[in-house]
Amino acid sequence: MDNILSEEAAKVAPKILGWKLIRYHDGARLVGRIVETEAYDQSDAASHSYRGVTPRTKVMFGPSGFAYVYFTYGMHYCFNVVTGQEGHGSAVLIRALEPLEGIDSMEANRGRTDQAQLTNGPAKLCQALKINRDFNGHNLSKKPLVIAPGVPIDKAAIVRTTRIGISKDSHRLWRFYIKDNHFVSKL
DNA sequence: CGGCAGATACGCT
DNA sequence: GCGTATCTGCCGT
Repeated sequence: MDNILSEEAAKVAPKILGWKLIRYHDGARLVGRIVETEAYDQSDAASHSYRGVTPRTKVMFGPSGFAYVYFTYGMHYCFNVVTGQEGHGSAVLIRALEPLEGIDSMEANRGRTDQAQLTNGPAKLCQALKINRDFNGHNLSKKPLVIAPGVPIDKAAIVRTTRIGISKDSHRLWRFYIKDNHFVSKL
């Protein structure tokens, strides 16, 4: 899997659809299947790494397979998987999960029970899995937060579109999601 | 159900 | 200061 994550973000993003994110918390195991991703690269003005290394962005320039978690809009966390070679600033934003295990805990963490709204957005899934800034720089091959390969998604079942919520370089087709999946954040 | 405003901290100019 | 890789509730249709 390290081979895959060390590729460029735009290649990694579709490949990790179907992979699992596993969170161990309070004796529970919370598992979600990755159903929506976006690529960000230092060559792209929409990326935090575009301006180079800063205290915030330095993990994006580190080795692949680590977590880049940032805080935004004064109240939300977003979770990324660092990709590419060390020294190159890139990552894949995980935008949505399909809840598989520990759904009760996710509901408690989110403070709501409608399953379709549990993890269908980058900040929502962080809330559901209790991912916060403490996970910035965390090695994703270790508990309590692990990313694991799953069943690869057939290319014909992957939709490629523009990214959400950005104003620069918004023409790039760097958002990927599993076609017809019920837990994608937005069509 | 679609559109919009408000919440609210922080990194960077 | 300003803009933000967002979410929610509230409004009108």
